[in-house]
Amino acid sequence: MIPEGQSLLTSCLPVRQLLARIGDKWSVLIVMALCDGPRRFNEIKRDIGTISQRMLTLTLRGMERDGLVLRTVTPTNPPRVDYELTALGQSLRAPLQELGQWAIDHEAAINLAQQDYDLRQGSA
Amino acid sequence: MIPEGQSLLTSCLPVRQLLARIGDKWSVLIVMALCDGPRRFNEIKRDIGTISQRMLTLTLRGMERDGLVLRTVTPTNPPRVDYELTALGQSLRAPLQELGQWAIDHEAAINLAQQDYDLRQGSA
DNA sequence: CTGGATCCTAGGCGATACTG
DNA sequence: CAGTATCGCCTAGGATCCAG
Repeated sequence: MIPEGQSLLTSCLPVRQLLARIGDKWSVLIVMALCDGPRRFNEIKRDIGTISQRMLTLTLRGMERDGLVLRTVTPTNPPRVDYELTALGQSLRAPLQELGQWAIDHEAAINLAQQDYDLRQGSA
Repeated sequence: MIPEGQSLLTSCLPVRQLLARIGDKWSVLIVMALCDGPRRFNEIKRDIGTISQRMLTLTLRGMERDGLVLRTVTPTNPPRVDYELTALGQSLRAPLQELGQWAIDHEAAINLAQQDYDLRQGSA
């Protein structure tokens, strides 16, 4: 399963780095918010609803740095800033969708397992 | 893209819950460590190498509660405890593999984007 | 060998106030 | 409108020691 001469750590490095990026609280929501085209800062904020101004800024910056998001400033007054997914960001949607499908397919099983586990703990 | 009458928050809930589970620092490594069959506590610890005893215990507990991992105790002296992926845990490997492939395929592009971004920051 | 209990620190994140 | 700056909380996670 793991290539010869490779440790678990190095062979999983790409996945782990990716999860370090999009495994946070907001990145996935931003990808989804942008999947229908460019949106302005406050539009995204309203769409997500519970994200703080600070975290929206920080997360967008990070995704811009990773090349997932493109930021376009129109220096009007007041200023207008649009965000959109790059080709790279768009390509993330597929594997993310897979993961989402798995989550939906097995949500019930997971909840059941948790109830089982918690019951056994309570009785122990 | 998003079903009518659904918010971004609710439509992404399954993915976000899943990421809350496996988006942490160690879960993916544990899945990989167990993909060739049952392993003992300290074997996993050695395989991963940099995980603390505490986090291995905690992460395994969490995955056991979620039904991803099965824990089997053999009450010898000293005790022997084996961990293995359940069917549910095995089924996670496919979408995880997809994600890993995406990460590998686009690793270079991401690094390039970061360098670009950092350069533009430095010159600004 | 397996893991619990405790202490400690870095960092994620929210709330709020301020700026161009 | 789109941020930046500052504060403070809370939790993830490491180190260490103890126990069955």
